[in-house]
Amino acid sequence: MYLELRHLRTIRAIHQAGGLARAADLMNMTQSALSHQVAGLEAQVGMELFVRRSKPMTLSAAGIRMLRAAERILPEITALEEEFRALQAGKTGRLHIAIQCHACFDWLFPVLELFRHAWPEVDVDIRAGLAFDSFPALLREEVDLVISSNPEPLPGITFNPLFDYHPMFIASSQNPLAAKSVIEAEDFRDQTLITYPVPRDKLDVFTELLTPAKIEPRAQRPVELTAVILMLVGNNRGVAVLPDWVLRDVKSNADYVTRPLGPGSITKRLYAATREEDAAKPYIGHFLRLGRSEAVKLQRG
Amino acid sequence: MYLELRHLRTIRAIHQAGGLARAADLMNMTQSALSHQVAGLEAQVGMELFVRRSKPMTLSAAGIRMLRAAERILPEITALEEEFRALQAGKTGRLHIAIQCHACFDWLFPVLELFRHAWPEVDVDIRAGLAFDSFPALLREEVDLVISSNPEPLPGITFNPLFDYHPMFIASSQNPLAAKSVIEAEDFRDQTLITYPVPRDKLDVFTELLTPAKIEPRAQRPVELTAVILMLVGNNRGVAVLPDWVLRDVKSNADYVTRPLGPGSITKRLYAATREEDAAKPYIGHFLRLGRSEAVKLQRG
DNA sequence: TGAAAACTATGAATTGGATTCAATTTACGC
DNA sequence: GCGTAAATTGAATCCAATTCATAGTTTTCA
Repeated sequence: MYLELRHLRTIRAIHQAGGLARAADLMNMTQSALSHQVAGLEAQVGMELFVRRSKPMTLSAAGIRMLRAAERILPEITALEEEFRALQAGKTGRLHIAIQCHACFDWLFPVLELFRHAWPEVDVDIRAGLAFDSFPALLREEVDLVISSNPEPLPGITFNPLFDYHPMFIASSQNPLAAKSVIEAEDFRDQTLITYPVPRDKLDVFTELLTPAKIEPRAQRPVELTAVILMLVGNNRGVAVLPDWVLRDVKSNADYVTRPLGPGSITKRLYAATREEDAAKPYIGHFLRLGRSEAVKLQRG
Repeated sequence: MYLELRHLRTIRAIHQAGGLARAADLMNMTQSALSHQVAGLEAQVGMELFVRRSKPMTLSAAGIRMLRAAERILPEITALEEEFRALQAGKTGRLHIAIQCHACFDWLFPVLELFRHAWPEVDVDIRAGLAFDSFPALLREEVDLVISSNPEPLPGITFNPLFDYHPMFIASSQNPLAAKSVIEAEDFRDQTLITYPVPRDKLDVFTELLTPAKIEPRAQRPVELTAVILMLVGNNRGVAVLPDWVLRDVKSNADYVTRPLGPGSITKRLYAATREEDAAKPYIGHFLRLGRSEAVKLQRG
């Protein structure tokens, strides 16, 4: 038995129209075509679906069962088609975001909160866990946007700048380095460096400072959550380097000192990477605008 | 956009098999066919459903949406097909019963109770409200069985005898007629006759007695429920004629008298009318057997 | 790195199922 | 009964889905 939607549509049409002839009109076919189709369907299911004793033919008991199924299933198909029409019109879609920088949560959440209200039909999600595999995942459409500060020239991917930030050094005010006004690579030699648990080439402190200077901290301790990092730093269990806007809350806290990295000041830029073909989607553009304006608010504190 | 189940099956198969080539195997088609089909479907919905960048091609964001729909809808189709397979095997079906005689409830309920346990997959229902239109309804497959004591020779309909019964006269023991041992047509002249609210040609008291004798009761009062009829009779608000097995409970009640109708004793036969093509269905046969044996129990009291 | 293997795309040819056409049968209303 | 509307039937037709043959990818593995 090989049912097709055509069959269900036919059943429903004949029932609605109250007869084969009317139904044929309704479906823009000859009534002969419908007759053949019904005959074929009845052969498939092995029983009569219609009663022919009376003239506008009506559904049999078995036919009614199939009608019930049709009336349940066909609206689902219609909904699916409607969904795709909306998808084409750009009102709906998916925005699954991968973040390479753990600190970005702080900035991302308020952005998404705004976004969700503006685009309730768009399916939003944050995917941690693919911190480094994220560009291939973007191409495979496992995610639709990657927050990254390490743009790589990749075919099919656009990097949209979001905002600039400064990686800042933070330590306990008890730490000897608190005496210095600018922190340089050398200063890390006898420090425990607390970082997010990601490869070094995704960590600003290494890419911008330690790796070029070929300097190794005394120890490196991977910690998942920003709040925990700050707690450990506050207890002088280590030092860290974080984006300036993450540190806005602790800047005024006497337990901590924040210092620029030197010798020259370091500036990094955060990007939202998207597939080129998604650039046209209206909600993608809106997300980028929201992201930029939210960053301004954050940096004002 | 004109979706067909074929498309949903394809989407699902490609996802399950993890690629076009495997899916083609799975569906017993060439991989070329699937490629064409997917291309056609994508043209229909106006967007890419698969990502081709990586080699075993995978679903795109839009493709995943369609997959979700497929995974919801296809099982419903399978269930429908399964239902029809069972229907063909005769394990399932429909038994909607029309009753011409109101009194039959008493007999029918216990029968249906037994039946339901034996054939849980059969959809059982009692349809009152088409007391006279019931044979056309049977032919139109609005019902599948009609309980009737008035067989008419109709093409396509079989009358299966169930059991014989005697229409019995019942009155209050206060009623003057209680003195008579046999009730004849004449006796109704100055009585209020309580009957079910159906045409006279469906009422035994008329078809068998009053109409042939051209006698009219003083008044006729239609009442829906058997219990109410008995109550009214008990209060001597009228007399009634009911099947003997309905009266088994009140026979031993001193408030009532029951009498045979005369001059000769009247015997009627109850039939279950079915469509000829349904005769082969196993559950129909079983219902008839149950009905007959239940009648025996009823008449024993 | 290069070659084989695996996978998908494409165009032309083919097939088969769905549709139409034309003619016939069947039911219903007057 | 007769005319009309409705459904069936079989042959012819058409179109869309499939196959065949081939080419163009990407991946894998030596």
